[in-house]
Amino acid sequence: MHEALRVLELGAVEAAPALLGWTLLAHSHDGVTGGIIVESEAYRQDDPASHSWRGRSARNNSLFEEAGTIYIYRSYGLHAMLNFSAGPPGRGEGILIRALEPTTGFKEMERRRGTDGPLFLAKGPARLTQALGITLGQDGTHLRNGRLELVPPPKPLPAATVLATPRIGISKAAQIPWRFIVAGSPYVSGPKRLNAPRA
DNA sequence: CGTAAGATGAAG
DNA sequence: TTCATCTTACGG
Repeated sequence: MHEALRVLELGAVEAAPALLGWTLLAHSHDGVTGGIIVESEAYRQDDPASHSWRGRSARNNSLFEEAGTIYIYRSYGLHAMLNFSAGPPGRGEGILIRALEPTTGFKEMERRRGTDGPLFLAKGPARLTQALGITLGQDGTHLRNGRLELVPPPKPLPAATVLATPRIGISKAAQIPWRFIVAGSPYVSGPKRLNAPRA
């Protein structure tokens, strides 16, 4: 787990692409669920699209805690989004984990999500948290408590398979290419698209 | 205070 | 394309 913290301490823009290929595991009394991270986004305080843009508040406080602090936020009144704080404390940087290629605990993830097949278990930030049983109650906790675990890949992903693209679902500064995906992965979220290199 | 706008998903 | 659903931040 120390290895994950070292990556997160680098800052959001550096760590978001570096986390592709890592396995995210969620431990609970219902077993272990998780998969390989195939999509992430970086947010910084000097970024109009970031929740930390207007400064620290009760809601976004976790983003300003030390790297590895878990920031969970309710989207559209009903969905939970999973982020890891990054960079030095007080900087308000975070990484949104947007999609996984499921590898572990299929049965439990399908139970939590309903009858969806593997392709849709964790394709998108809200589906991901639902499949892993992640709730707002975990906001402000830290990777060190072991409830969530980041396992490094056996070998780093080849650089050519990591693509930077515009971010999704935001209206401000969406053009900043801080969304990172594994090229060609069918588990990446978003409208049907060719995962071809683009700007 | 009132209210509009979200880092979305379902349907597929 | 619409709708569900609700907290937060901002305008008055």
